[in-house]
Amino acid sequence: MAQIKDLLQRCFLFKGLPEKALLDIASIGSIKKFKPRQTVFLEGDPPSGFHIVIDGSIKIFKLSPEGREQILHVFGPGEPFGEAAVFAQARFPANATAMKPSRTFYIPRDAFVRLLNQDPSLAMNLLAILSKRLMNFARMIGDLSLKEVPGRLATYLLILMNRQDNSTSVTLDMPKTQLASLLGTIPETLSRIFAKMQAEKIISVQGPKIEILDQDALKELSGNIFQEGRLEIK
Amino acid sequence: MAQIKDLLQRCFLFKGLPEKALLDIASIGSIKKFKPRQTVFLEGDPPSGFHIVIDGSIKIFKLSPEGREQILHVFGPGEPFGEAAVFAQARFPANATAMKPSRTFYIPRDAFVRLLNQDPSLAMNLLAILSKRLMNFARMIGDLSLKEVPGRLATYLLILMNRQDNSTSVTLDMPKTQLASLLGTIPETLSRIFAKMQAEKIISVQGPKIEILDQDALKELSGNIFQEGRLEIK
DNA sequence: CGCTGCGTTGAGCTTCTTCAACGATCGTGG
DNA sequence: CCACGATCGTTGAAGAAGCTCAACGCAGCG
Repeated sequence: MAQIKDLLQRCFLFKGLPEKALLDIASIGSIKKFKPRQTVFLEGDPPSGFHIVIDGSIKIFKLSPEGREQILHVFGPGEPFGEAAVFAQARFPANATAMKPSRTFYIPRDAFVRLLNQDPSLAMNLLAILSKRLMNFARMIGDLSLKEVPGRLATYLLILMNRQDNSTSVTLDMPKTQLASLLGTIPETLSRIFAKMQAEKIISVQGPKIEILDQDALKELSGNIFQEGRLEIK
Repeated sequence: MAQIKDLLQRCFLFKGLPEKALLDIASIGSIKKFKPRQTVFLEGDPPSGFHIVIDGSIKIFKLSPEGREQILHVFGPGEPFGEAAVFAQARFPANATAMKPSRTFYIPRDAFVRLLNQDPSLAMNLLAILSKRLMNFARMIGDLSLKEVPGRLATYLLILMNRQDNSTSVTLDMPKTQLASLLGTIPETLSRIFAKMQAEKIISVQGPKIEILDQDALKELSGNIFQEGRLEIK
């Protein structure tokens, strides 16, 4: 119980909450375990609560009737998911499955709503989280519609670089097949583009390790969003 | 001032707020007028506040370096926009311009945050709004990535039909050029698809008026999301 | 009247997907 | 321990979807 409290304490969602509230939450929720590829919920399911990732990673994705997959988001430790459906009082708009062995902390709907009314800072944290997510989706829609795959990959690599300490050597945080799905394309296309970028000496690929050789070329492809110091993704 | 209060009262955002709070807000904000095509804010601008549409309509959109446009959202009377950037403490992720002669009620950032802390129901309303918007974006990402243009158009027509009293005769709420931009394509392509659907006797087009002749065909194209039971995937 | 924005159509081309095949890796059950 | 299946990644060839470019009709409006 105390461990759970510590866990919750490290989540942005609960920042600024009093000890008592955290213990409350810890006692209300429960831990769930998922094997890789195990589904957490399906599109259309009615949400009875939401999850916070403890460890592992959970992908949120849509499927086309033909079975193609578009990843909307990949959540890691400390991040909540499924909350939006709770507040919108709607069904889950997408599927969620574990990408690795994962554990989540599950919080039932009603209990959480009760807490929300008691603790204003919880609502404020939630507003910030949803807003950031909304802005991330806005970027994604723009990318999907306005950029070609090389541009989306370039953007992704730059974001990754940013997350990984700005090193010119980055490591993909998921299999290339999944990355394809996140970028709105298929593994074959992604593979060809990796090959092309390598041929053009923009990057160098060794398995999941990517050396960034020509950062400017990436920025160019990505549409200069990193050019003017208005980087603020995630 | 009293008129403004009445206006605010009709917004979902302020549902459940006491009179006093509404008058407060009314006194804090100001009315802004926009001519068609006039810009409200640009991508990258720092948000000093947000707007609520009084009348007219405002489109939120992204531009590619080559100048192609992707509409993210069109907001009508009573709807707030630009709030997400306020809470995410980030710059506007997209542009906003008026599509018709429009007026908005502008609320400065700080004043609103103050109100937010006072009135819990305001935060809850906001959570509901952001959540719905998030789910809408999720749908949009899926559509853009997983459906071809005819499928997206079909989905749009079904949504429109739903909004317009389920009549089989619907009226487009924006020029076809703008619709193309909302559906993630260009006017030429949209025009061809309208023509094709008409040839196939699925719809009949007279200017902005669309007769829906074969609803089932639309549902089929749209991926069955409107079919009673929900989509089944294995 | 001429301008401007909207809508449509045609021709050619680019990008991406589909389909197929194949090599590599890895975990597991026989 | 090895063989097998599953997943992952790559490559080639062909085809489809949609974009670009260009031209033109049409309506509204100063």
